[in-house]
Amino acid sequence: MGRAPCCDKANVKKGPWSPEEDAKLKEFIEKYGTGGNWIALPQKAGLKRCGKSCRLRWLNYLRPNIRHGEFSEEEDRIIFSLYASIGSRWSVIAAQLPGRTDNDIKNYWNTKLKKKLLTMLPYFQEKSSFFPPIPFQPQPPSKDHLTSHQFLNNSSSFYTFSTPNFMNVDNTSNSLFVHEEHTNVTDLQSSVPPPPPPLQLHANSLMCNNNTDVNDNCYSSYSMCNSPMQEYYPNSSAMKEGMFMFGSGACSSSEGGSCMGKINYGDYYKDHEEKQKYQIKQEEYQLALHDHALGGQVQSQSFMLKNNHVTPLQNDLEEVKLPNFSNYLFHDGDENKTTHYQKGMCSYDHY
DNA sequence: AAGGAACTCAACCGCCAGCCC
DNA sequence: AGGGCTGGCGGTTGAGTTCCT
Repeated sequence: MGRAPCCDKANVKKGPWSPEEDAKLKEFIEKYGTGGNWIALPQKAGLKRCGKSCRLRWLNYLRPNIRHGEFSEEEDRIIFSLYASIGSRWSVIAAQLPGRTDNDIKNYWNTKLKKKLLTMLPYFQEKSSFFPPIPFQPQPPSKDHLTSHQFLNNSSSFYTFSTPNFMNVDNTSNSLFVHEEHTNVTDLQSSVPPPPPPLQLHANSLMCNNNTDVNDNCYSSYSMCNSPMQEYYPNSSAMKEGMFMFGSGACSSSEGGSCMGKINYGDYYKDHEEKQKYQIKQEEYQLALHDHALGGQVQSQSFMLKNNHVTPLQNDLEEVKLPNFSNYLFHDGDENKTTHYQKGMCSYDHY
C-alpha cells in the first residue's frame, strides 16, 4: 500500500501557472494568509492546484521581496563557501542570501556555479606537477600527553551545525564562522601540551583568489596528506580525508593578491626550546612555498578539492577552531608589504 | 534559415521530520 | 506509543529558449 496522495491528482492542474492563477493565489494569501494549511488553501482560493504546488509558487515566485536575475560576485562567493561547508543544503544557503530562493540557488549552482568550479580544476591539476610536497616535519612532541579528543575538548569554539568540511565564508569580520569567543593561547598552554608539529603541506592544493575588492580578501586553503597530524587527531575526518583547510586571509597585493599562509606556532612554543627552531623552519618553509607556489598569480575563487574532486565530503562534522591554529601568519607573497594574523579552522569528527 | 544540441529554470516528485490526535 | 497528515526539502524533469553548426 502506497502513501496517500496529497491531493486528487486527477482534478488538479499541473504545469506552468497562468497570470490569472498567480493573481488568485496572491490575492488570497495577501487577504487571508496561508491559514497554516497549504493543502486546504487551493480549494478556498478557487484554484485547481495541488496545495504543494501553491506553496511552491508562492515561496519561489509570488511572495514579496523575491529577487530574480543575475547573482553578484559576492553571492557567488557565499554560495561557493557555504556549499563547500554544508553541501547542498539550499534552504540554509538561501537563508544567507536575502531575496533568493533555495530553488533559484539550486538551479544557479547546477547550471552555472558547478561549471565554473569545474573549469577551475584543470588549473590546479596542472599546477600540481609544479608543486611537489614540501617535507617539513620537525620532531613531533610526545603524543602521550594528548589525545585528539582531549585536545579538541579544550577548544572552545564549536559550531552549531554539521558540516562535511569547512571553509571560511569570510568577508572580514562578518565571517559566518568566525567567532570571537575564542580560547586564548595562554589559557590553553596551561592545560594543553604542545601542539602537533607543523603540517606537511602540499603546495599543489594551495589556493587563493585574486579578489582585490574593497576588503582585499583572499581565501586560502591547504590540503594535508600523510601528515603527522593524523597521529594526533586520528578521529579527524579532515585527517582521514587528507584535507585541511584554513579560513581566509587578507591579501594586499595590488597585482592581484597572490597569497599564501602558514601556521604560526610561535606563541605555542614560547616556553619551549623548540621555539626558535620552529620559527626558523617556518621561515624556510614559507620561502619554499612561496618559491614553488607563487611564481604566478593564482586567479580563481577558492574552493575545496578532495582527491581532485569537488564534491562535498560525505560525513557529519562539526567545526571547531583548534586553538593552536587560532592564529597563523598570512602572507601575500610580498615580503615587504603584508603579514596578517588570521584565524584558522579545522574540522573533526564529533562522536 | 533550419535543425539539433545545450542550456535554463519553473515545477513536480518523493522522502522525511515534526506535529497532532 | 503510533499512525496519519502536513510542510519542508533536495533531486529531477521537461518545456521553452538560446546557441551552434
